Order: sequence, then C-alpha cells, then structure tokens
Amino acid sequence: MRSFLLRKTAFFRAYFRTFENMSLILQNIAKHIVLTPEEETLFLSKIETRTVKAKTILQNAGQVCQDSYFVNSGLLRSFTINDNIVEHVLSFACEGWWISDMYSLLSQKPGNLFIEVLEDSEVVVLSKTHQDQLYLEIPKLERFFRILIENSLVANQERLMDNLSLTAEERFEKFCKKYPTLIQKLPQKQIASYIGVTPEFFSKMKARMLKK
Amino acid sequence: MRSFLLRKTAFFRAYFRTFENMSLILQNIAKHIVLTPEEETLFLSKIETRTVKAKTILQNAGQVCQDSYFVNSGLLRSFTINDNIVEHVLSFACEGWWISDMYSLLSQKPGNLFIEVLEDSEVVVLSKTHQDQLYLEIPKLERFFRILIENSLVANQERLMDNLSLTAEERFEKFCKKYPTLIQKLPQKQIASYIGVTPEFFSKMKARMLKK
DNA sequence: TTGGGCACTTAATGTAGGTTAAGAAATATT
DNA sequence: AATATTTCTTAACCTACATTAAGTGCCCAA
Repeated sequence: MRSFLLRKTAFFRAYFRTFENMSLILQNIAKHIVLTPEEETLFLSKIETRTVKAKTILQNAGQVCQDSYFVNSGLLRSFTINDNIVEHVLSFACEGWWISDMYSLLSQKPGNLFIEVLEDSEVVVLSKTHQDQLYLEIPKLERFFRILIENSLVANQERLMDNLSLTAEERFEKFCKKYPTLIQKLPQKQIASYIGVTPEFFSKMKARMLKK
Repeated sequence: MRSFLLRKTAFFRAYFRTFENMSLILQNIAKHIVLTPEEETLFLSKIETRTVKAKTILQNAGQVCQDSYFVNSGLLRSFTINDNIVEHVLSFACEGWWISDMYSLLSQKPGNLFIEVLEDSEVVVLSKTHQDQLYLEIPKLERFFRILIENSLVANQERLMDNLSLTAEERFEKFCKKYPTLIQKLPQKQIASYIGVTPEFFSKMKARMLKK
C-alpha cells in the first residue's frame, strides 16, 4: 500500500511538473490559434523539456540542425564565427522565445550558426521530424508558425535597416528600449556583438554616453 | 452573327490573357503546395493584375499598407529614407518575386517603407483583406506563405550577418553571385544602396576591383 | 538643338569604428 | 583563499567608408 502511494505521488508530481513545464509554450500558442485539449495533448506528446547548463552548445556550425528550441527559462544566443575568429550574434532568446538555425533546419544542410546556452536554462525541444508531423496532424499550426516567422522577419528587416542607417549609439539605445530585460542579463560583449561593434569600442562608447 | 463572333473572340482573348498573366503566380504556388482547379479559380478571383510605369510609387512611408505585390515582369524595390534624406534599399523584386511592407501590412499601422517601380512592370495585387479570406477558404495557403516567409527570413538573416562581418567589396561579390540578372538591370546607385555604401564609395570600389 | 537633369567619376578631407596592447576588475575554478 | 580565466577599460594609432565638391557623359523634353 505504501509503495502504491509513493508511486502515485511520483506520478502526480511528474504530471504536474509536465504541466508546469509546458504551460508557457501552450500559452504562447494560444496567443495566435486555438487548440482543442486533444490537440494540446498531441502537441505535448511531440516535445520534451530539457535542462541545460550555461555554456552548453546546443547546435554547432557545420552540423545539420534537427531541433528548434523554445525557452521556458534562462537565456540562449545564436551566433556565427567569421574567418577572423570574430563572433557575431544573430539573436538572443529568453523566456517565451524560440531559437534555431532556420537555414539549416529547413534546408537540412550544414549550418553556419552556433546555438549556445548563456545561463542555466530550461528549453522545450521540438524536432524537425515532429514539427513536420504536426503540420499534417494539426494544420492550424501552419498558421501559428507562419505568424511567428512573420514577426521575426519584420524584426529582422528593421534591424537590417537600422544597421544601415543608424550609428552604433543609436542602435544601442534602440536595443535598450526594445529589450530592457535582456540588458540586465547580458554581458556587455554580447550586446556589443549584437549591435555590431567591438567590445573595446562599445566600452568607449558607453563611457562617452555616461558623460552626457 | 458577326457581333457574336467578335464577342466570342474578345472573350477568348480575355480568357487567355488572364491565364497568361496568372500562370506565373500559379506556378509559383505549385512549387510548394497543390491546389485543385477550383481552388486555383478561387485564388484567381481574389487577385488582379496591374500594369505600372517606372517611377510609380505603389506604397508610401507613413501610409498603412493594404497590398502585397507579385511581380509578373519588370522590377520593383522597397526602401526607407532616414533623417538625412538618405535612401536604403530593403529589397528588390523582379519576375516571380513578392514584395510588400510586411510590418505595415501585418500591424495595419503606418509603415516606413516606400515601394517603387524601377522598370515598367506588370504586378499581381493581393490585398490583405483577400489574403485573410484566402487563409480561411484555402488553409493550404497558410503553408505556402509560411514557406515563402521562411525563405525570406533565412535570406534576411544571412544578409544581416554579412553586413556585420563582410567588407563592402565582399558583400558586392556575394550580391553578384546571388542575383546575376539583377546586376544587369539595376542602376549602380541602387546596388550601392542595397550593399550599404554611398554611390561615391561604390564607384571608387568598382574602379579598384577592376584593376585587379 | 539645346539645356537641364540624372547617373557616374574622381579627389581631398573627415570620422566612426577597428586594432593592438596592457592593465584593472570581476568570475570561475581549485 | 588563491589562482586562473574571462570581462571590461583605456589609450595610441589605423582604416574603411562618408562627406563635400567639382567635373564628365548621357538621356530626353521643350
């Protein structure tokens, strides 16, 4: 009897933990489309959560990307490394954001991006295989991901135009306004890399801005 | 009898012209999804073709964007103008490409982009209203547009990283390889603006490259 | 036919941001 | 607590690209 109870509480703990872990992603989906409880269950059956420690590399350049990640908690980034061994941040992802190497994921060719964990994090893993299955099983998800990608395209276009027309200082100000929570968490060199300047210049620029 | 024949030939002419005008966009769709003949007809009923002359502005910054354009023939571009009255090209669109101000189209807020006709062109116009209807009437189109947008996001991300890590010369070389047909058609200052340099610097750079 | 714009070139000078290097401060590792 | 490693700062010098300005060739409109 006692062992039964033990098993039972373990079951409930796991059950509730799953729900706790998954509620954020379901909320995220619910912002754009409505899933039935059965569809939610099906969706949940295709994903898994994973706890990852800071500095873990989830995706390496040169490899074919198999997974997208949704961040439950913590902080990740994607970046490239060019010939001179200089890193350039493509994107950050904190709570409630998705991150992946879309080029590699879609083309199933080796990618150029690294995906790195910046802070101990909990991520939801969605494999390409499962995502493709889900598109067929729950066609509404086409809409969900279409909307996500539309939003990220718009943000990307704006960033591109900003890089062409604004100074580093202006880009930094915009970044601060747009992602105030990220600023707190990020080491300065990561911000510099996202803005598109060297850490040395960023430091100088920051000092200059403080004087004003 | 004669007038009947006349009407008949007029009908056929219109019929075939419609088909001629629309076959490119249907082919474009067929690359990613399969539509039934009825769905194709429905789709065609929601769009119209329009002949536009060079220098026409199809979309003005400050206005809410209502339409996406698919290019049957000719050449368009989208661009912003910053405070200093400097233009920056976001994208070109020639035969078989889509162009719009996605930010404004999605948010229905005033946009920052201009869309201008560079060469006399024929475009297919798809209004936001019709597009939204189509998503409901032919859910497969969610997939089609998702794929289109995915591809453009990937291209944008690459361009962003290139702007951060490559020199103007390298960006130009990449542009030439990627869009060889565009190079022929575009005035040099448009290329310069896309690459992200002034026309003066571009000219100097070109001279330097020819010497090698 | 002329002339007024527009695209392109060349050249002098200016500057935002890069590079190198060395030290200080903060974090991580033992 | 001590050491190692990474992050940040400062400063001197360098360069890719911008700015300004003046000039050339070309199209096309009156």
